[in-house]
Amino acid sequence: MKFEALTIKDIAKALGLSTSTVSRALRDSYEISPETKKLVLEYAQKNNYHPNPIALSLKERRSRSIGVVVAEIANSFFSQSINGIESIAYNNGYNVIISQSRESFDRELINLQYLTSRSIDGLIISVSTETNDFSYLKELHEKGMPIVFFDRIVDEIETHKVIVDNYKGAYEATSHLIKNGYRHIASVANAAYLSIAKERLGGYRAALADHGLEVPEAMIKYCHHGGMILSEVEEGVNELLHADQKPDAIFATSDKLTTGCLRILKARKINVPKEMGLVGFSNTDLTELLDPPLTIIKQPAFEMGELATNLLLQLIESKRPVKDFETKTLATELIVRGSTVAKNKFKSLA
Amino acid sequence: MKFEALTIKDIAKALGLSTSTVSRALRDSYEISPETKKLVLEYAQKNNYHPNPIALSLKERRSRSIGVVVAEIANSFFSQSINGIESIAYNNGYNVIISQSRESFDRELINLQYLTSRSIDGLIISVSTETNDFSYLKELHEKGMPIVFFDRIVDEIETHKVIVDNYKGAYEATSHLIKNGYRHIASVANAAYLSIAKERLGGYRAALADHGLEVPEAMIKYCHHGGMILSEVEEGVNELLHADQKPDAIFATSDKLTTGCLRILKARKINVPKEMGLVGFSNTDLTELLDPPLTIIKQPAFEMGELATNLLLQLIESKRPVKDFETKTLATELIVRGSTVAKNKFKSLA
DNA sequence: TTTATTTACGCAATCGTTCCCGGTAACGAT
DNA sequence: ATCGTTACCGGGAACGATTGCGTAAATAAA
Repeated sequence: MKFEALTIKDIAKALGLSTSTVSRALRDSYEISPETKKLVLEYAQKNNYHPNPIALSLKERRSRSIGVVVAEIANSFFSQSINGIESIAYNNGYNVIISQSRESFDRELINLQYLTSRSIDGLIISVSTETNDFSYLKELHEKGMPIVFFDRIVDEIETHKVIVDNYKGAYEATSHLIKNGYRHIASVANAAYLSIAKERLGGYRAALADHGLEVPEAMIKYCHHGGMILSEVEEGVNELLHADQKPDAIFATSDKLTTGCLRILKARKINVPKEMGLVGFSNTDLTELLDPPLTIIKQPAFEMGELATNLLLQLIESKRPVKDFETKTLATELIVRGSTVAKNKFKSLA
Repeated sequence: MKFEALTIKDIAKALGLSTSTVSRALRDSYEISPETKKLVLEYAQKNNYHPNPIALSLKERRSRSIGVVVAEIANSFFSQSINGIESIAYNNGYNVIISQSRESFDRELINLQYLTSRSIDGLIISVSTETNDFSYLKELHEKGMPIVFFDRIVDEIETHKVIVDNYKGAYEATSHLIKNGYRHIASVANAAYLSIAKERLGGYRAALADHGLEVPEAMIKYCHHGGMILSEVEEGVNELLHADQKPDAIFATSDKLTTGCLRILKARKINVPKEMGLVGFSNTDLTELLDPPLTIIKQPAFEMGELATNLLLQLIESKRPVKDFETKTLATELIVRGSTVAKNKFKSLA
């Protein structure tokens, strides 16, 4: 059971040296003679010595681990982001502790407390769709915890942030719908206070306005659980379908909402794209195999994860408090597929 | 930057007590008077004291963290399993360090070494599709590291294991194909030495044999990267399509392979299910929205993760070396959808 | 030869916590 | 008055590693 590891003390005893000498020999200090070094190094090698990371952490007052909080890992965008995060973290000798908020503020708070109690060196977070109270994060930040936000950021907290150009992505997607003949474009969105919702709806509204279409505020359905609960999406779509002016297309602001809409529409036997166009943010690599293949706005999730981690490590390893924070904005990609191209119905209108 | 936490020493100094007394008061020891306890507890509460987990780990020689190795987290089966793992681990005060092999033996080895160097208390692993050298795992196991295998297990190492009845799942799926009129059933499988491949192909072969069909060994295509590289699947499917006896259905043995086959077949404009039936193991919740909706064999991933973690914690926290190991086998679920039902073509034949 | 300098190593403190030893009162029993 | 208990608390070692400082011996400079 015990799994007794070799310690520096064991080596010292075996070789008749002091622990300090062994430690210094292993770190290749100049004060140790080449012969002693060789002796120690060979012994360590042969007996497979590895420094105890916990003892090191205690001594150096750092755990070499970073905390990550996302909505859920079973979500392509986040799992891809995590891939990026891990690749950088591991290369720098950090390990990653992942936790999921499942779009719940309470769970996010619990996870945050858990992570900090595990003494992480830094935090990468994309807040839950429910989160509009940032006091805990603020407190953490003020206490000196290095934090990097990505995707769903918090404007009020000044630190590094990594996002995509949500406004532009949404603008392009909405414009695309309009160009394809759709005129009554609804939106199924996350909670209104969420950064991505604000930005994406901003692009959506601007595109409509720029094309001379009115912005139908009643046609924006907010899902406070971000699609985690399908019934919420169902309700939203239902209301849209029974509105006075039934929409002919939907713009969904996140992965779960996009596929959620498709699910509901198919259950209602509503033809996409003929009766209803559908475009949304998504990173699922199955979207092209769906029926119909989905037009999506894709985020460079992996790169975002990499970038966020690099920024975080920079923060962690900086000697003096960082004051100069930056917000990195990457580009989205609009991938046009069948769900927004209703040739027969709209070709003449366009 | 520093994030100075309150220590037991600080409390001792502030209250004019010794560290031992404070420690004991916090742990509610009988040797401390109620008044002192109250004093300490209140001070700790008010100043938000939290024991330093790293110091505890060093003292107790346990990190309260467990390592998890899977092929990739951006895979529904694994992300669902991880959800199960985390739910149990967190409830027991353990944190989870996840790493991905990406179906590569080398990466798996590196991750394993990394995890053990981070002094994890135990390991939950589903080996990569490339792994057929278990010496490192064996060594780890012999040194006393608690290990639980799930999904892709290693027969030669005696410890707890959590799997599904792969044989039965494959048998049912294949039988289902036969019942629906398919007669020339090929298989796209993982590497032959992988436990799940062996078991699933076993069920596949048995079903064919039991229905008086010959087992076409040439029609089993092995993908050593488990679908991580699409070209590999493409090659396999290609060979099947150009075989003397072209198959009329494919049984795929894992998530990536199942969707990979669909991807290739669609690219080749082969009609599923009419020209080619398709069934496979998968846990993606998008399968019903695919074109065509996929018939799948689903695993209780979340439960498997929960179970594996409970077994691991049992192993970790057991006082004496455990000798009685068990293999838990859960049931799969066959979900029939459009990809295996070619009414027009086969109804008459069946 | 004496002194200064270098070389090579050990001692002990430190990180935060627990816990094995003690130790000191107070009190009752002898 | 002496002893044994009990209740309560502190000292200090330990967990594994690093590191400032001290110091012996060896060498160089005077």
